Amino acid sequence: MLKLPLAYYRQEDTLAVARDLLGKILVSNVNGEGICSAIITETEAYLGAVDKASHAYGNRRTPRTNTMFLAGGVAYVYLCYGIHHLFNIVTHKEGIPHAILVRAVYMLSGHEIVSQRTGKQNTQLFDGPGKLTRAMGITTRHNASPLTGNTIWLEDHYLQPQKQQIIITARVGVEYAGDDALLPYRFILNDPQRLICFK
DNA sequence: CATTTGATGTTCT
DNA sequence: GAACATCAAATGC
Repeated sequence: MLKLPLAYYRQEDTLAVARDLLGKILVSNVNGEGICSAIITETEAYLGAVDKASHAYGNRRTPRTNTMFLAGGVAYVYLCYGIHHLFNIVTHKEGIPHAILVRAVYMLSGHEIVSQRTGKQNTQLFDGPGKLTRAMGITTRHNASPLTGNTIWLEDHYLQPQKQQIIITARVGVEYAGDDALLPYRFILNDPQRLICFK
């Protein structure tokens, strides 16, 4: 039940962090609506300046991408297709615009409030980056907010994925990125309910 | 089933 | 004015 410390997010191997995030716990308590928590089951790494799929490709600085240049440990939330709030975790040190998109979660607690937010009865799996933000109450209001506070944060419950539970593929929806669209930067965790707890 | 389409708003050219 | 790290509902087999 350890809240991930700032040092975790400031690691410089963003691909390794994206893989390591599988099995970590995403927790939110927004607007005092109550706590909900979920296992992270899918991530995508975006490697900033050298990654054509990244908003910050070529170190592009705009009002939006500024968040990615902050030091690791903050949220990068932006609106996609006018409807969906997408939640990213900023990594690496200040000035290096790396980020990790969270694409799917497996809900552990807070089913009641999640059911209210989404209008669904089945609140176990949220596969899709726009779905999980809706379930957890994350919006662009949380852009640039720290992941070490008491609104949105991550915890380590010592759930260790087996190697065969992890699938690595190309990223989704980034065809515009040319050859970089083929890079194996997407990490998927199978059978999250079968994770074994070390410790 | 698979495929298409409509919703929707912010950013950047 | 086009593009966009998407989703759910509608349409076409």
